[in-house]
Amino acid sequence: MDSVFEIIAEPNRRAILGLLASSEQSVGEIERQLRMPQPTVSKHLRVLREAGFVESTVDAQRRLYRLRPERFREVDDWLTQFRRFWSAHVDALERHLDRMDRMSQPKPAKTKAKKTTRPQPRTDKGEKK
Amino acid sequence: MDSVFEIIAEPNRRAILGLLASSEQSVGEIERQLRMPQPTVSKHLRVLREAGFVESTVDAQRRLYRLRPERFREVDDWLTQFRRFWSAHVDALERHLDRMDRMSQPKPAKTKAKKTTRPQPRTDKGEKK
DNA sequence: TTTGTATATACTCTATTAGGCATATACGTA
DNA sequence: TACGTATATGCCTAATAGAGTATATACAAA
Repeated sequence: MDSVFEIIAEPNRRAILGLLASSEQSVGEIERQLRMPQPTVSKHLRVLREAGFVESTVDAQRRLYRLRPERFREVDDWLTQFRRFWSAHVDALERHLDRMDRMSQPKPAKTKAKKTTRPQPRTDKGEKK
Repeated sequence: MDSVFEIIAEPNRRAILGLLASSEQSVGEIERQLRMPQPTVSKHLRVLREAGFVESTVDAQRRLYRLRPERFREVDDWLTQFRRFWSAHVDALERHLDRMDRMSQPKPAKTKAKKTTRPQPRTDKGEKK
């Protein structure tokens, strides 16, 4: 179980990540909020930690877990090749944009994209349902 | 195996989706390009089809498969809650933007985002590594 | 030191899944 | 009709992951 995708395929792990998205949490806090047996939480946290999704620091007997951003990017990068298919590109873009804007520093000049070879639009040659 | 994430967790399925991202393909074409036994391809296509990632139309004995965008969005939507953690927001945004721009119709006026309640930044209270 | 709390880990069991192979089905063509 | 091609499906097996339970470890407080 190594790929980013396998890691986030597990629902409990996504739940944990979701929790950590709001703020860092100890194992016990996760355990209680998600009503999950402690060993289950610890095991999933181990997977997440080894996969680079979270990191932990020690606080007495407790371990405080928080998110690390990098791996999420990989998912986003993978999605990139499919964004062209979303019907309401612009809407999606705007949502994305606005969301980011909430935290943006004054934006540097917009670097214009180097035109990528565009895969030809489907020919639909044989289409006869 | 129902969730979007479980579907894309399988490497061969991601490979198939990747292929279809460039253009629609028949089962045989996928089989050859990915050097994958035909039953394997068909089975994965079935999973992808039933999950709504692809759709097919009949062309004589062949089946032509192509992407459907909707499910990919779900992944993107899930990612949303984590975007705030990406360090170089703006860069990511710009890349996203430029990529989309390649196909955008003249853009409608930018709708400004309704400010969402922002989860308080991590307090780092117990931090003592 | 003993006890309690917080977390990690080892072990076992079970369910799920992907692959391989054989075969069925559908369509076209001779 | 018989045959070839394209695709789907059924059956079996092996591998793996997650849950449950028990236990180990680390720290703190009495």
